[in-house]
Amino acid sequence: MSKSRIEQKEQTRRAIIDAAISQLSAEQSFAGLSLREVTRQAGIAPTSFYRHFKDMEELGLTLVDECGLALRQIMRKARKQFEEGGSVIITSVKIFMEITETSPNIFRLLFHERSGTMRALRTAVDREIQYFIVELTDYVQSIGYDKVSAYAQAEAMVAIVFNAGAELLAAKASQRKEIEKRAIMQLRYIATGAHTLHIAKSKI
Amino acid sequence: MSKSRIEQKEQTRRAIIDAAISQLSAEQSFAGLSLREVTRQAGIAPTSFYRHFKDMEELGLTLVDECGLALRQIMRKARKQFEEGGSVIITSVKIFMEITETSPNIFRLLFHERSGTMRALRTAVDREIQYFIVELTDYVQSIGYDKVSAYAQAEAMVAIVFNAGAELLAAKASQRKEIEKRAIMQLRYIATGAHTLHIAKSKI
DNA sequence: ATTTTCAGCGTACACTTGTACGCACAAAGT
DNA sequence: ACTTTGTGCGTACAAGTGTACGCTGAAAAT
Repeated sequence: MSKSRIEQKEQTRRAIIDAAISQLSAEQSFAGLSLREVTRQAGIAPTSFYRHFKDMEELGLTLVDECGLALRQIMRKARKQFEEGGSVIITSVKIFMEITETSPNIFRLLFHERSGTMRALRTAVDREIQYFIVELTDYVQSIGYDKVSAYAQAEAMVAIVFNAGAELLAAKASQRKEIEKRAIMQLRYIATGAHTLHIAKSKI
Repeated sequence: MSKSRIEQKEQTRRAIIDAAISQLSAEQSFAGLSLREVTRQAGIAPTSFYRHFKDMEELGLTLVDECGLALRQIMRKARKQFEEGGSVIITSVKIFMEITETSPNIFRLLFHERSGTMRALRTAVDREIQYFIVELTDYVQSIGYDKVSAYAQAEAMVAIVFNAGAELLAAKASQRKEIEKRAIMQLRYIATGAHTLHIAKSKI
């Protein structure tokens, strides 16, 4: 019944992480968390925090990693669904919407810290988003676009999707469908716009 | 030589506002400001703060208003330049770039607080952005698009421009031109995409 | 069986924070 | 000339912060 030491340690480590995530909200960004409050909710003494993390920043980086993991799982899911013959645009958006419902706090972290105050977190978030963009760029390039155009498209699309995601976090359930529709429409604009300009260019 | 009372009051009020703005940076969002530090820099006693603002939130709203003013001046400038025969896309982007260089801190406020922790600030920022979107929607609608499509285009464009703006804040001078070019390209995608789809739709 | 390791605790300290209260003193109002 | 008004100041306090230090007790290593 008793746990081994490493099991025990991992358990309270998770308790800290979970406490931190649960305290994130629209009203509290990571920078607003306090070590004491996190440890209080995790059920340990404030000073015990240091047995697991050097400081709050290190915890923050761990959280961002966690988000990155979630994001990459989404991406894999999207790619799978796409290879089975779905539209890239629609599946991507739908899956993105899904997570904002499922675990809004993890998602919020990404939003807050992208323009947040801690440099390490900002760059970490940027890296995750960049991962997204690069992945999409590769795909677009494989369809026949040049690198520059592909990147522009990918970046624009990610910006649109994230923008929609931010709207979703604040929206009521009744507005959700509408936001989703609009995001899809916007992505279509970009895709067909790039297509049209591509055709026009190759005609010359 | 001595100032009238209202002049004096306005002067220290500005000192507070300026101190607050100057303390905003990539490393410190508004929520991270402390009343004491602001007053310290403004050169007044902490408690004197209350002679001008009910609390920090009220100061925050004042700052957002200040940003809104700046934004609207930009918009007017863009409209003017556009009526003299410039491209909407290019002039808008250029002017937007201009301000991120001129007064990055004011602009940063918009970014941080859009996904910030204080609800009042968030809604205030949203209102300013919405103003932008509506203005653009009207224009797009006047070209012959229906309301829904016009709004989708406008929102997408604003998202792109703001995204570029955020990139600019972190970018070195050497990358600036590239970011600007890309943003313009992305806006073009949206515009021609909407156009192409519009044509296709009306043919049916 | 003995020793080592180390997660977790409690105490303690030095800070910073917001703000309540009352006084001073110059400008505005009479 | 006298009174009112109100900005600004200094003091004071309670609450919250991060973290240094030394101890405990059980698991792991010997």
